Amino acid sequence: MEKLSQIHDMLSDKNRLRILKLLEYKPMCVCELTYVLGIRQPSVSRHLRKMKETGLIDSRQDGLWNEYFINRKGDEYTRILMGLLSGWINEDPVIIEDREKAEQACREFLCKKLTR
Amino acid sequence: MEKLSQIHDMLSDKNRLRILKLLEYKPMCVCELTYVLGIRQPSVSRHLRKMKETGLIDSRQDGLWNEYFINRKGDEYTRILMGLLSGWINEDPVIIEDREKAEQACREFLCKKLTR
DNA sequence: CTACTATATAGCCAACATGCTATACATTCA
DNA sequence: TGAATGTATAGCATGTTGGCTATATAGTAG
Repeated sequence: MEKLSQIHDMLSDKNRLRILKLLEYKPMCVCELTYVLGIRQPSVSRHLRKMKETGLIDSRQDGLWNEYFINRKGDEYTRILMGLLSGWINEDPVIIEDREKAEQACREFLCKKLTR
Repeated sequence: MEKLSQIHDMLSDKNRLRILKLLEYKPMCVCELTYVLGIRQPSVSRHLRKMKETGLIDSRQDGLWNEYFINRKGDEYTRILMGLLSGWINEDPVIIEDREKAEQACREFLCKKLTR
């Protein structure tokens, strides 16, 4: 029950939902996510840490960048709920706009400029 | 996104999960739920109100009693997530114990005695 | 090494959630 | 009608959350 409750908690925050819908689309680094979400970088980092701890996402270091991506090897709850999520809220205006912004987001230009 | 986030929020609280797993089993009134959960009646009532507002459950008046039950006519998110839930955490010790307690819970005897 | 920069962490604060008690409301029955 | 009783609501206290700023950490490049 604890685990299931934790996963639902992760999925109950709108910014975390936005992050997951973005990562569904492509792996992204912190500065790109920060740019798209429009909140401060430490807030993004904290969301990411929580979701990683809960097993929803994972990360891989790429030089200075830290790239986050959906964890496809999570437990059953996670895999099923994330699977459902991928078919949901794709028409939400916020999600659509986020993805458009993510298209433009090029980390080489973003960083140094927009995240601080 | 708002709605989905709300539903996940409802599913992220352990006492609400317990209530849902109990109602899955059979409709129950507030005093029975209060007895099984072991928290105070007003706390139970508030959980129930929230879940009803979100569309997860519904209620029907039965004399003095107010009987709550799973709402089978919710939106797509709700129906699917509740459907999944019914196959999950059935082996959880807390859920098993709750259901055993619910078996014994007879509202005619419970009320007057245990809820206040 | 030093400067730079992407990310993580620490710590603050305001909002919210959830337990509680006290009390109001609503229904039933003598 | 008035007492009893099941449930709802109001209001309080405490803990958690999620934003923020400031700062530490870690990797890269000159």
